[in-house]
Amino acid sequence: MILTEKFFHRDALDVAPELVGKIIVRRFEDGTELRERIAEVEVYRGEEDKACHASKGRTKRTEVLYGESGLIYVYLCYGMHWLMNVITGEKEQPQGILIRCGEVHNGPAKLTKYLQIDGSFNSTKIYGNDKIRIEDDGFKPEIRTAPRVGIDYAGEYWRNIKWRYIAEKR
DNA sequence: TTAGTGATATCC
DNA sequence: GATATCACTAAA
Repeated sequence: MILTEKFFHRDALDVAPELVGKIIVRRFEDGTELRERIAEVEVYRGEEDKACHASKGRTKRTEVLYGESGLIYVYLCYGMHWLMNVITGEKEQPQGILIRCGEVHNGPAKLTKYLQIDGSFNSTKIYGNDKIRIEDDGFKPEIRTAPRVGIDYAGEYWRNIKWRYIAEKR
């Protein structure tokens, strides 16, 4: 089953634990497909979240975060790494879920590199196109939570909040 | 632990 | 126009 707007049109904190275990499918023009199961995600939610890019308000860069659910937010980090988020929740409400790693490729930039996702995907939809989609094959991993990574600048509260969702290994 | 890398935001 | 910052990775 392919996930559409309905799946993402809920609060990021409700979507995130369900997104873990789903499969990203990347389709190329020659018909080949790459598949990778999502093993870890992080929630960035609201202007009050100091770690969220939208915490500094609405700008050209963060505009997509305020957009409709099911959009992809891709941005370049440290000049060489593309990071991929999926937008969730209501329009005008900045929230997104960072795809942090897959079962095979650990690390958000490794995943986008493998799936060949770059800035051209920014502000496009994760459903209803022939390049990228997310599938549900019914697999439901056990989830544990942990603080988010790489946001030491966000202050003690936001640094420690457990908005990282990880598929438990067995 | 540190270098590499460039878009973005924020300050002149 | 200039500068500081950054949701990372690979190499050492």
